[in-house]
Amino acid sequence: MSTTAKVIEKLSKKRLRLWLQLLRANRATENQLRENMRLTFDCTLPRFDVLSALDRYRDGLRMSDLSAKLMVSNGNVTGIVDRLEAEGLARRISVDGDRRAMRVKLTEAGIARFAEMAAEHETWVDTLFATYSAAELDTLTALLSRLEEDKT
Amino acid sequence: MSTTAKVIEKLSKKRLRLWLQLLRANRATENQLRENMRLTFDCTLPRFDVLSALDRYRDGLRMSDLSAKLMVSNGNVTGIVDRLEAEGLARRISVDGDRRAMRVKLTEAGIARFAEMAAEHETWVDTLFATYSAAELDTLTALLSRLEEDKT
DNA sequence: GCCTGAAATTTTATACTTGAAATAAATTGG
DNA sequence: CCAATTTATTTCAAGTATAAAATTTCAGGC
Repeated sequence: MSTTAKVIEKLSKKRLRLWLQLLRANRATENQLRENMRLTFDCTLPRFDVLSALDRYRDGLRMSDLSAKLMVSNGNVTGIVDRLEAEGLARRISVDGDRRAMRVKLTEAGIARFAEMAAEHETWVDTLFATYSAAELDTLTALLSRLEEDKT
Repeated sequence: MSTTAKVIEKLSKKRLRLWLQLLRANRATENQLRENMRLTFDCTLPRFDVLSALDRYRDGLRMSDLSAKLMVSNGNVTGIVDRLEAEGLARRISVDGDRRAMRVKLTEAGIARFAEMAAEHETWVDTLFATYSAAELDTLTALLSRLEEDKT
């Protein structure tokens, strides 16, 4: 085998190794956060994610904006918002000028509930990511941000 | 606010930012791979993950080893292995000496099928992670591996 | 041998997730 | 204007995921 081929093969292996490591890191973190969220607030991660997005956009978000931001399917968001509405944490408001669309907003209860959860959540993340220095955090964040581009 | 408090606050923000970025990177990658896997092989990611683990351990794996390696629940693996068995790609073999346990192995068809998928999968990963140099791949892998430790 | 507790797996209930189909409303080109 | 297309959302079926309960088996002490 040529030297060039060997280098390409090695790169390929490194890429695969990184992908598996990324998967493991994500799973380990999610598993911890899920358990904390369940035990402390009787809440799931998907619900927390939706609340988090809605908290950031207090004017509300269209269903499709929500699913785009969370990178999940439309049908998925429908179900989660249904449950959040049933819990009184969010509500759908019709958009005037477009009767197809729905704007989802946090209720007052939703805002308050999210505030409690976010505070605790931050301490959990602090613990889970305590291993990294400020410089390492920046490095990782910058490197990972390169993966978001559309490869279609 | 004191200088120390500000630094802590900043670190906390950086950690949160990293976690969100990690989540996005993982989701973007999984979404791409899922679509490729579905269109090319009519296969899901969880099935591919199980096949991958079984291919690595040709002697077979206990159900609980499988769920530990994949970092998912036992019940989850039961369902996926059920479907892989139905497709003729894997089979359960009773472990002699312990009638509670089951060893899951790839069938010949499973080995062959996985080989095809793995080859394509590698090219997809090559594309998705093409943005990184060898050094960056190593850096990222090393940094991410620190997240796996148990924080209980 | 029998009992107690631990271990391996499955089952169950509930929730999440996707892709595709369905619905309904807006937009556009002729 | 109006048929055709596109857009926003929901519905649906199938699959994935968890936590907790249930089964079955094992292992140790008595």
